[in-house]
Amino acid sequence: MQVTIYDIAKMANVSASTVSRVVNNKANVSPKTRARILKLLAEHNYVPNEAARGLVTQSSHMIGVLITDIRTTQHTQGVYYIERELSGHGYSCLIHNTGRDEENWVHYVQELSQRKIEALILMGSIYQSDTMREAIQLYLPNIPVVICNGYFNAPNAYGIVSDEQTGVTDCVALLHETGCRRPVFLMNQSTPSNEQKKQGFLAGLNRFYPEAEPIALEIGNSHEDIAAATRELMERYPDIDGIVYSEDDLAMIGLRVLADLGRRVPEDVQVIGINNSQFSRLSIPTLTSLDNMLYDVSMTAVRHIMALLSGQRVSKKMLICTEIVRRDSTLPTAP
Amino acid sequence: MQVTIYDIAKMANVSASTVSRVVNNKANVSPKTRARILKLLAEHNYVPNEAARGLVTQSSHMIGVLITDIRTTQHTQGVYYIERELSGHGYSCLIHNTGRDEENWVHYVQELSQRKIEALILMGSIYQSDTMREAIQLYLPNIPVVICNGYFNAPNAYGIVSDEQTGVTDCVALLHETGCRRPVFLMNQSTPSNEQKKQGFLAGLNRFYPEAEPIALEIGNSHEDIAAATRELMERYPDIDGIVYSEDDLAMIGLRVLADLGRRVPEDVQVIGINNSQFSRLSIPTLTSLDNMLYDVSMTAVRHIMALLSGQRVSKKMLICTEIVRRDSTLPTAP
DNA sequence: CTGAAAGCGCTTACAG
DNA sequence: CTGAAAGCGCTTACAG
Repeated sequence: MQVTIYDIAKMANVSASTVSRVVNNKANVSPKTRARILKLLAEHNYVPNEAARGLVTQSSHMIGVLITDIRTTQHTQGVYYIERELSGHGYSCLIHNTGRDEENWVHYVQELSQRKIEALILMGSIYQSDTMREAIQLYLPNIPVVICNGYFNAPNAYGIVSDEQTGVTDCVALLHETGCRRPVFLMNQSTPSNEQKKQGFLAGLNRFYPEAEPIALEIGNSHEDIAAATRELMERYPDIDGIVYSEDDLAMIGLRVLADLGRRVPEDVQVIGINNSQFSRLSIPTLTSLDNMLYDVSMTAVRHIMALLSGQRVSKKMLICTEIVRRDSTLPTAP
Repeated sequence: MQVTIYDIAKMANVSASTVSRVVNNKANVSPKTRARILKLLAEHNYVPNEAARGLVTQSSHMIGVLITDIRTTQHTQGVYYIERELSGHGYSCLIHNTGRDEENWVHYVQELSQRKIEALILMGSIYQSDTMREAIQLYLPNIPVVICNGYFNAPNAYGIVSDEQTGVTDCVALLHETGCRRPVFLMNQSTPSNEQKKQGFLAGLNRFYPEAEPIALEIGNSHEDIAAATRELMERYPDIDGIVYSEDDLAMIGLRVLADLGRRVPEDVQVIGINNSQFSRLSIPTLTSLDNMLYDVSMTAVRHIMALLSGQRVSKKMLICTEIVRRDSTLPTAP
């Protein structure tokens, strides 16, 4: 069906070895035969079979990417940059949405192992789990595994982590500076990343609001859950005047609810999100957000992989600093 | 390095053929030897090499997905559903962000051809182009190619198209019903899909506003371009009281600009977006949007592929009806 | 029920 | 500069 190296060899009256040499642009082929073969190759639209090639060279030029849900705003971007970058280096990405259910993860790791991927990228702190670590040790013990925003201890694992904990403490400091009396923290699901943010919030409270009753809640993932939780919270504690949400997406929903409740942002309630997503510029009012540098995390992941694949060493764990981007959902600092 | 079928065969004192039979769960193996081999397989964490397997079975179980930019809100979702569904059927996705520049597309098609993908999904009307059609005919003439929201005529090409043209005409009808005097249409880039929307808008104008000066503009892709275009338009034609944006994302920016200009939505200006994205529920006010059924388009694409791969026939081109979801950015219909 | 053999499409020493 | 041969890890008739 497909034209092979042997077909071309026959037409050119040479051996397959010679054709292989010109396909791979190697030396030791006379200019005339090279030209003749090149012409044939082009005429017949020859395309080498990567599977066959990989079988002998023991390389697939494929890299696995695991993500719970590519629709998650902060991860879509990461996947985009990773794919573009890797593609530029001649690699293809095998991307799987694994869901949050750990049971299913092993299946995907095994599947990627069958395909002989050369490296694995895990997108999200959620993969910082024993299930995943064990699956890796079982099925992919010999290739580099890079975790974006997470880390676990395995000989072939590397972590690049955004320092969200310190970042959220900084958010509390900002609220304090701008006159907020009673800040709270609302997060969707419990992931290692969200727990870090929560710790950062509690540390901030401890430092700037030593006598405050700490309120840090897990409020679910659906639009309805988040809206309801915000509404109930504001009704129960009407004096709340600062909310840090674990993600911009939640904060967007929060802004809507506050508008519906007639609470002005930032005059009555200040709001801070996390991710510095594109939507933080679009909300009304625009959203102050903690930039957790996910772009840098992704890019570093790619750089690590390229380095490891070429035999270099890279640090096992790396921490990237965050930065608050101030917009209209928080008050200016008192002079 | 990796344990092969031959290693297992040696340990079990059988031939590779027999091991292959139990790996593939085929008949003609005595229960005792099967059990013995199964045990060995498990103990050694045997994982078959898909490349080797594919080489002989002439199948890769991989499907290519081409998209200009996975971050585009309406496409992220499509990719998500496609990957999940295909994965459930035992296929892996090779996803590439090709960018909008046609020159680079051929490269990706060739790359996918090397990997011997069994089908190709093109996400977005932009691929409805001669460049792509020719690349397909050259490098992938024998596998099913399904275009989401586009179509071109090739023996192996199938299109699933959202009837956005009629949908936008319906949007104009809605504006007419709700008392809008002067509607305009703003789109970002010129893609076949956007041109269809524009045609739908012009048809609507022609029908409901026969004497209106038709204003349908291409206003660029960046946040700044879109904001500036909306601002200038409102200053130049202050009597505009209805805007249809080619995507919800643009409409979100539009809402911000209108708020900044002190124009009330929907009282002063009605706004309609397209895609019915998650953000249409989050904006202030919530956004009336044309649901172009991209979920159905994606799902149909997968179903088509599965059908074609199992030898069934499917229609070459399919049209899916759209639906307006009314929210707070348009006025209620006068009784 | 089992194994020897050929072959999928390629690359890579090795010999000439 | 060129080709014959072996081998990558698997499956699949075929013979027994």
